[in-house]
Amino acid sequence: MTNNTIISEMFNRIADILEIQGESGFKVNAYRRASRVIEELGEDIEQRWQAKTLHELPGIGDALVKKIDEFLSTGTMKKYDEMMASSAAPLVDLLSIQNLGPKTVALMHQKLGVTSIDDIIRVMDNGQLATLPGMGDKKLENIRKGIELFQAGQSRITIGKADKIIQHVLAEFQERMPLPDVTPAGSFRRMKATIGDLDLLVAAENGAEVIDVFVNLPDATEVLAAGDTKGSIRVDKGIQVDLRVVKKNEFGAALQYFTGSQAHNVKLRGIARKMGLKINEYGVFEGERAVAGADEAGVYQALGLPWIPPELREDRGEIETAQAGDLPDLIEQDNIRGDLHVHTTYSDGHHSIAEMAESARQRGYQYIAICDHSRSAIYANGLSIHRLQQQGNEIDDLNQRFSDFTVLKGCEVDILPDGELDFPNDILATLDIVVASIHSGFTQNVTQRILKAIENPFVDIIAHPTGRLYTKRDAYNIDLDVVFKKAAETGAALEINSHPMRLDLSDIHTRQAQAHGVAISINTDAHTSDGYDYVKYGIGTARRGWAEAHHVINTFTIDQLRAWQRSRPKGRTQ
DNA sequence: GCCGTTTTCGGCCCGACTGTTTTCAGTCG
Repeated sequence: MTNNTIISEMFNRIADILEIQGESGFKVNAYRRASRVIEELGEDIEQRWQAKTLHELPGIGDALVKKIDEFLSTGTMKKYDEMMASSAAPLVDLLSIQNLGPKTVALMHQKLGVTSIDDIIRVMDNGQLATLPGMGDKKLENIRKGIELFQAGQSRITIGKADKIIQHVLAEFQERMPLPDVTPAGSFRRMKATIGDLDLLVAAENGAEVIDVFVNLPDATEVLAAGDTKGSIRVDKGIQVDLRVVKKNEFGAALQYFTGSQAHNVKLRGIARKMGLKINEYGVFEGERAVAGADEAGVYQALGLPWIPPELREDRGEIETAQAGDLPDLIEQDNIRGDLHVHTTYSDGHHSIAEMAESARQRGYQYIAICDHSRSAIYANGLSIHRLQQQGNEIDDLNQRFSDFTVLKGCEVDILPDGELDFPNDILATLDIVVASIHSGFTQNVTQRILKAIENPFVDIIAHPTGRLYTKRDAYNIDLDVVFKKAAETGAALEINSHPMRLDLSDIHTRQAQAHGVAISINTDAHTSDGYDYVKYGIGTARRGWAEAHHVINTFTIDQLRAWQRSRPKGRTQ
């Protein structure tokens, strides 16, 4: 774990405990904000500490600088230790249970000595919990449901899964109530890699009727709330979907509000307050008078800002950048001209080279690179040198058929546990594109192996650089900072792998890579022709990483791509 | 605990829904 992660988690834990202790919510929020800022910091906090620039970080004041300083110089933090020694400390895990907040947890602890889920179940079953003030049958039932959900292990889902769910719910809803203004909001609209719950927004006058249709959808396995303007259901596997209804002239304000992020919105509200305005989900108000609300751009305009793309709305400097008129011209899906990491039936893909090529061509692409696995990837039917050459011949034949499309000969070559590549250089030299990646030896010198691969002049792209698989596997222990420096030096590109379980590089890493001047390649790693669809998630991640089209090599034409290869400081031509 | 062209003290985003309440607290986002 990095120091950033450790300190971020310490602050968050302190916030949890303070909240249970009934401390001022503002103090609790101060710790939470600092925790988030440090977690998302695109650099090692130790560097800032040494440079004595910690206090420049938003939300980090004198008191927190002191605590960070204490931790980095001594390895401990007195405040944290005190908090962890308090009687409230064991209760923080209970906060993850839905319908159970700090007030209730503290009350159960004080009156009944509850410190664990088992304790809660015990006092629920023996009737003691019902004796507490404000504890009615329904509240007990909701807590019981919350515990069941928690024990089922429900947590965040990938954006790919969220996409499927939301499309299905939308289709069911539109079938029963076709309305023009229905749209997803929330972290899904911001294209976050993982989604906690889903938000939908509808413009309509008959709120209660809309909500009634929504909570009665076949997809709804449980109804959590049903009011006049807000409904909340649970669908498949416990995912919560909220729907809000607003009037048409409020739609922009509501879309802005429900897209978030919370941190972004809090900052906007602060700006509004200073301007003597008030902003909520119904509009921007000067006194009683609405000055904006129908469309989202108008809401930002009322605050003196240009419209900010949803993917940037994380309070990572986008508001200040917008105020300065410096927002990036973010990459769009239409900018993508090819895919540089595609599999076929030669290894573990499910479609032929011709099928993959034709599908890409129909999508308007100009090229793809066939990058099947190399010989050591036994699990994935990796190619021997002989089969790689056969494949090359097939690609040559296929290219004869196209005048407007190019199939590039490539390979996803394994970086072996000893740091060598799985094919010798004289073989790699016969290929148009070489993608290198780690598929084994996840704990062995990963950084050194990747550095060595980057130094090989034939390697154009490092695929899925951190190896993280959402909900299955953490990233390798890799020092990305030195990887970025080396990639900038040789001109090798790093991949944003668009598969929703990967999205690797992440948004934050993408922004960091860019800051180092590293080229990016947004690939799908498609194993079927449908796999190209995943590019939208890669694009979303790139946009969240503030990437513009010129940062991304597969926005280039085929000629520009080849020129890029020749221009690399330490690429194959030198 | 943070922060400051309204403040170095006194603010700190704002509202919906639920449940247990005769006017509001807790939770959530």
